[in-house]
Amino acid sequence: MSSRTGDRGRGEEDAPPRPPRRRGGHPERAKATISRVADAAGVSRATVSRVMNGTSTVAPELVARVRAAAEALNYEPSPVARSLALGRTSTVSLIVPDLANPMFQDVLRGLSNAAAEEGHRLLVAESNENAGEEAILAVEARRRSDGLVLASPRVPEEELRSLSERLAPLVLLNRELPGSSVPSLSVDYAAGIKEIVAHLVAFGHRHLVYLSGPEASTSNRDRIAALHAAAVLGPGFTLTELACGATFEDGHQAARAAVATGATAVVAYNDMVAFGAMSGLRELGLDIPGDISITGFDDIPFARYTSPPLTTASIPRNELGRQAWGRLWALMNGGPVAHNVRFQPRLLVRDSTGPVPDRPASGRRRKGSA
Amino acid sequence: MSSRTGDRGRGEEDAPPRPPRRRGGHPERAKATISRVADAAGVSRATVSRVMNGTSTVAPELVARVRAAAEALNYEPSPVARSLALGRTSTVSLIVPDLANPMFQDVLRGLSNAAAEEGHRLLVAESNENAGEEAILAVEARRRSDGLVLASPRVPEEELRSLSERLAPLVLLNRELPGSSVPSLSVDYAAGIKEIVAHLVAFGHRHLVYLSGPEASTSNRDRIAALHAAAVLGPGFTLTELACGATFEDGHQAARAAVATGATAVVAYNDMVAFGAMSGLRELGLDIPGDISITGFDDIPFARYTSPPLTTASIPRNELGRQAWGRLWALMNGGPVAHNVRFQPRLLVRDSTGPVPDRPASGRRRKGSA
DNA sequence: GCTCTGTTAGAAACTGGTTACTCGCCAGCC
DNA sequence: GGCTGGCGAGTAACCAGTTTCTAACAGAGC
Repeated sequence: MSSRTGDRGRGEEDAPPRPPRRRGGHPERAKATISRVADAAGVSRATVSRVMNGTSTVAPELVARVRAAAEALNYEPSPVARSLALGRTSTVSLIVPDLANPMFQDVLRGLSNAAAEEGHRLLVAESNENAGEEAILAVEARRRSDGLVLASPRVPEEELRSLSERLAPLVLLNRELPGSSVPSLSVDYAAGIKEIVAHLVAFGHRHLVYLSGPEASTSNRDRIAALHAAAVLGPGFTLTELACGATFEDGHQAARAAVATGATAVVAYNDMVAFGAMSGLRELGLDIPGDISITGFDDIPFARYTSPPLTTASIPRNELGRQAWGRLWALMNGGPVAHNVRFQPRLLVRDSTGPVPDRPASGRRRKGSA
Repeated sequence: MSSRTGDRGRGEEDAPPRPPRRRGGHPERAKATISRVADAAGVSRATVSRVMNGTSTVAPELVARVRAAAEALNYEPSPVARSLALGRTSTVSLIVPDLANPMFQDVLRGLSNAAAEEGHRLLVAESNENAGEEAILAVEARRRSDGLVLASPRVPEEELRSLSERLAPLVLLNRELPGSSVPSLSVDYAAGIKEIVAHLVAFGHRHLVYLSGPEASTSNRDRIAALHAAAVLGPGFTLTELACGATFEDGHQAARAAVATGATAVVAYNDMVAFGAMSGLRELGLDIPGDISITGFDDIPFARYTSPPLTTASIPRNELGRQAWGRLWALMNGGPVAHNVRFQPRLLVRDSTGPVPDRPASGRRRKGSA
């Protein structure tokens, strides 16, 4: 009485009954498939599918039989097969340059949470600040999912532009692609830097040193441009730029060189660099902000808990992730996509900045050999 | 001259030539499929597949034709279709209770990096410390991938045990499943706590307050057990347990209550709680470690950069992720799986702990109204 | 009672790949 | 010269679902 659908046995008597090859490996549990359930319930695969998806109307009795069979076999539809048939994976991808950076960790979290609310999963990949790898990863990750978020991509503009079509639906974070229709969420780093500089200038600082971020970071270029713009404004204003990086260690190593510039205030690429520099400055016997002021960027959670708490510009990291999801979701549904947004950083004045010291902070003062 | 394989057109003249329905939505780019490439190169799909995978030998001339066609069409095999056909996704999943916790962020990073080295991607999900959600997520995530890592799962033992078969290949972090064959990597929290207590006792502390972690955390239970074991050893030794949590805020809020216990040292569930508590204690006018000592657990990157730097127990977070991959990889390949490991935390004595103060640290001292 | 219509569920095509079989062809050997 | 062996490539089954098309059947209307 089996209503076995004919797709499988290619003639049950004339063909050699080649033993069913098992795929999985592992124990002998025959994995429940839709065919097995259909057989058990005495219906066709189509009907099982309809019951599982609640689409179309199926006679109550059949529904019951199918549900019972599914239950008994512990059946759960294969997401992979559904993905193929439906042409969507219910997954989106995120690519970040550096998973160790709290900024990206929070973006990840925001995106993951927002996507989860809509029943989507998140695939994560790290490009290790490597533009070449990033491009490859992006294409691959995109094909495994329904959409892609590129956070602070390091890919050159030209390449990004030519890639953008293959990557759609695509959302960019901290990177704009002028003239394209790719939605972009970014932080107005220039505005943040301007506020930071104004704050330092108000404290009397005239010589700033900037601990620069990764070469390929466009947001680093934004910061530098804003600093230079500020530099030409004031009379007797000096700006020194120091190649640094994006990590604790980078900041820590740059401390000595920063002091050597004679600057009275350090503007760090981000909070992590600022922490590293702060630690290095203290090891050199300097008091913060007594001898030298320092600012960060991002307002990562730890910024308010260090001592002194760090003066920094706050950006809505989590919100960047959430809104990235919003844009992606809109794109995926062909709906209207909200226009680009530039989040305005909020200056948080804490205790790592203060008035310029009376005498230049070039030597060690407090600790160490007096 | 097309060697069109017959699987598609069900008779090219007798059937109504139903227009090919387009799926994707988006622009008019006909997505390159293996069939299209096969047609363009004038070979069968099988041959294209063989060329793409480099398996079996194909005549050089055909290889060239196929490569050229693939190039021209910008063809890239569909990972989803390959996953279905091959029965593997080249993806593994990680489920963590809380993405905001640096501990899990580092595990994520270690796992992601290690998996990437073997060409695998990572699917991430967060259970929000919710055991029910965790179980559902685990099953779903597992089905989308080839293996699963459960970090500090909050699922009750009974349920985890019954689920473990469906989740295999499965690796547990910070959770053991006695009697099962599920590999487990954990941290010997008890040993770490023992070291911390010994360190504090050596400084003369006799009254400790423990800021307790999440209810469902088994590693929290391990810590508590170790504390109690230590408590019965010493004479005149007092241990107070305070329900707290796992976050900054939890620690911050617990500061006042911690001081009220009259303890001379605070043992925090983890570094984040310790930071929160430190911040709160300072707001109460207390000097650390002058008035009160405090310890953390995990040695997250910031621990050495706060001031005072935090005395804590270091655990190899990244390594947990990497080794989890190692176990998973072994399981997936049916190879022998290395035995379970309990990482021994390393006590890092920094400046947040010191000798017990002469008089009890119950009031404000340094700052505030003198 | 017969036709028309609407509902239900099965058959089969389809998603885009991989791979076990098989067949044709050419070289080597007896 | 015929048989065999090996190699290369096409055929078709298969992965596990979804969905269009269609056949069967029941009820309504004439």
